[in-house]
Amino acid sequence: MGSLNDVAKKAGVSIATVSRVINNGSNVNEVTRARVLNAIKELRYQPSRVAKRLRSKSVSSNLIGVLIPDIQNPFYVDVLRGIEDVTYENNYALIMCNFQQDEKKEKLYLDILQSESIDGLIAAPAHEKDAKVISLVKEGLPIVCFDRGLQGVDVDVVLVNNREGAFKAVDYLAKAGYKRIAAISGLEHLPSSQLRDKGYREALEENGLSFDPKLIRHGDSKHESAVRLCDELLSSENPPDAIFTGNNLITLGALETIHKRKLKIPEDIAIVGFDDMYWSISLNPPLTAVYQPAYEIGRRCAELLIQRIKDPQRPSIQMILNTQLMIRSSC
Amino acid sequence: MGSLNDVAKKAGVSIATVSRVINNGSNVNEVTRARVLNAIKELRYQPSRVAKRLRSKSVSSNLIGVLIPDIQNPFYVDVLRGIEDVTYENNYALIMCNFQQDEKKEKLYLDILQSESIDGLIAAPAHEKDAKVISLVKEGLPIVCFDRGLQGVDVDVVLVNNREGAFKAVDYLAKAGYKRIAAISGLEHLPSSQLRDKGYREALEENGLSFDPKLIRHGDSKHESAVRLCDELLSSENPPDAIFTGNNLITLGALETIHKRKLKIPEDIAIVGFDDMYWSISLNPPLTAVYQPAYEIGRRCAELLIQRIKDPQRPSIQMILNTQLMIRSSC
DNA sequence: ATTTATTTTGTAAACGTTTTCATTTTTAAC
DNA sequence: GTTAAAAATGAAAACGTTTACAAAATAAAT
Repeated sequence: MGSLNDVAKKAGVSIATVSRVINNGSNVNEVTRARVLNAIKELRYQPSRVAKRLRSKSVSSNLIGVLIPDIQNPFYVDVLRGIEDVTYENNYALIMCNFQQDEKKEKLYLDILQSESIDGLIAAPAHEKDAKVISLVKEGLPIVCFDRGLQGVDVDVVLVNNREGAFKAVDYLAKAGYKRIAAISGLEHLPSSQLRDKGYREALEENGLSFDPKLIRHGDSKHESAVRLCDELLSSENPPDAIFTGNNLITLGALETIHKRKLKIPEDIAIVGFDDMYWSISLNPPLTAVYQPAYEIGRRCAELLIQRIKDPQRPSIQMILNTQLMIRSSC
Repeated sequence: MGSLNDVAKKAGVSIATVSRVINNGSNVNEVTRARVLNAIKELRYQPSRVAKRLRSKSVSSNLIGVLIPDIQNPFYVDVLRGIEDVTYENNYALIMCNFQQDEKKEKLYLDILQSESIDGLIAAPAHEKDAKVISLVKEGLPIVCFDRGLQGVDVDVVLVNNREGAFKAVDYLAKAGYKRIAAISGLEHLPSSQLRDKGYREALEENGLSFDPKLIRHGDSKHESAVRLCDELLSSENPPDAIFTGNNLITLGALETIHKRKLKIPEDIAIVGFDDMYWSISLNPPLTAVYQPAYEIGRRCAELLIQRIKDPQRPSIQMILNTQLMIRSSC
């Protein structure tokens, strides 16, 4: 890989001139510019982003980090797609870290990101008191959080109306006549889980159904635990007639259990899930689900972050997007 | 962020000594080491990976790139997970680029990766003659390809037995008595598509079924085109009684069309897909599919790459993993 | 107590940029 | 043909590391 120096030699000018040609282009003679441009082309020169970033932080080094809890969850993938489209348009490179809901891994990745001198970070932190992310905010790194906020610090956040989304789902179940509505929820410490739980309880109340603590179970937000929890629910002495599942992986886990038991949906057991997928229609049966505008969330995050990188002082924003209940035939 | 210099000052030693403490640790007095370690802790010092990488390429800078054609395809996500687990174990950071089957985007990302001085690259190139990837190989960047090879260069490749996988699927359909077996295939120029097509044709032949060019359609390997192509197939004057779909997104697209038309699977139309998903059992009906060991592919790629980074001279390897037909009830 | 070997430490260059400042060249003004 | 102003260029420092080499301090050997 050639360097500025090589180009400079080839063009018979100093590296400063080459740098000027590449960057602003101000104050450089047309004929030398042509010579330099030519040398660049001949050597197929590409500036080193590493050197650039070392020399002057956040001046066109254009690197932003993304921290994601679970890359196998299509929701986060869609968010990522949204982020990516915006960063691509704006000429940022992306370094993506997936911590698999593992806090140790998260810490490591954050250290790496910091050490890579990223210009900014889009993150769904492990939880609201995530010390490392909070300290990064305090150190002045531009950050946008999504899916989960951060306690006690001033930071941009993009969220979905979790409570309302869950409410709509469970309310729909209740109005459809289901009496014993269970919930398989995600990691209990996550704000999103808590809010979805809240929506669940409010919908029960609203419809005059009593809350039975035995009917709500908390797992790790992933497929396997949902398989097990659904099994427990269905095995209990007084099983539910409907289940509200806290995210898409949980939904798939619950479906797996239901199908293994050869139960009919919705006759034997109804189900509504948080998180819609474009192939929900191809599930057995077509799934009724709460749609979160994941791609949109990603776009918004990226936009907010780029704004903040450009203007670190601008007041922080909390953005709440709405969900939508996609009614199909699983209840 | 503190630098070596800050630590050195605080500990009252030179930066060289600090560097020694951090890295090899050889030849440094116990008491100074303690002093330095202390200063590091107090200042919460973190070495800059950027500076490190600039100074000495591929010496513990530990950054590898991953180039993926479609992050929304669960297959690639699973591969990514495999890669990630190995790189995490080996202390590499990952920079992931998703080019969405867009060659322009791919080129840009490859330039960025090169410019970020990555130590190595794991890629599923846009096609076999991918000029940019080939030139990177020639420049000596350690590379491992998966899903698709590279024409005319010596490079490590991890593949799946595509021909055989497709053969097994279509053979199963034929043996089950289906006579007009269609195929919805992916991008025609991709080696994986070509090999799957080949398996499809061989299985027809093997079972004495004639090949009808009208029954094989090529799309862009994604969901939307499959919706359309499946529709075309089903609308044709002499429609198929079974469909073999070339990857998981195509399968989901085809299922969408079939369900929209309220056709019964497998009575009205049977279907077997390439790519299994853990929730295939929850589809309507439970899907018969060709399983590719995606996670394993990822792990292998990462292992091969790390080996190559350590030993650039070692002869290149082509690794072919086997597929497995998961029989459920869609045919 | 001197010499020699060994361990420990420091100095300075290098990686590839950007950018300030000084210098040279060109242009304009008289 | 001077001089002043403007434009173009270059030299060098800086970013934060690693590392070759030199130097100093310590230990060992005589």
